[in-house]
Amino acid sequence: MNYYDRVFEVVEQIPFGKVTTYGAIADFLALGSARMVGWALNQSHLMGIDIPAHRVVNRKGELTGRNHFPGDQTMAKRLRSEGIEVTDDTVVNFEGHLWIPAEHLL
DNA sequence: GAGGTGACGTCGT
DNA sequence: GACGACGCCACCT
Repeated sequence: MNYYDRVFEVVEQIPFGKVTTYGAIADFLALGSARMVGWALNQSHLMGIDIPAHRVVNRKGELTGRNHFPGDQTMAKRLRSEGIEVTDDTVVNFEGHLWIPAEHLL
């Protein structure tokens, strides 16, 4: 079980209409670095694994990973379709939509 | 083996 | 509060 497989597991557990941060996942999995999460998601993208990576944002709620999705607004569109308001590549009421893995997963 | 890179985060100015 | 520098650690030259 590679660490990025566990990252995929966590991301798949994010409920509809919720978002989480790289840091929260890194802390939950004790990766030691939030960059690992982003890198794992990048791998998932390259590996063709379908996970809701659009629900993972940085600590400010910014869609920093949008450049890795096809198109410019793909990430924002998917979030809006889930009832999450996105303005200027940033999740509105980010803390209200925030979902912490450590508080919901074992 | 050394150096550079990256979907980040924290601390110091 | 905004910006820059550093730390982080797996992976790729």
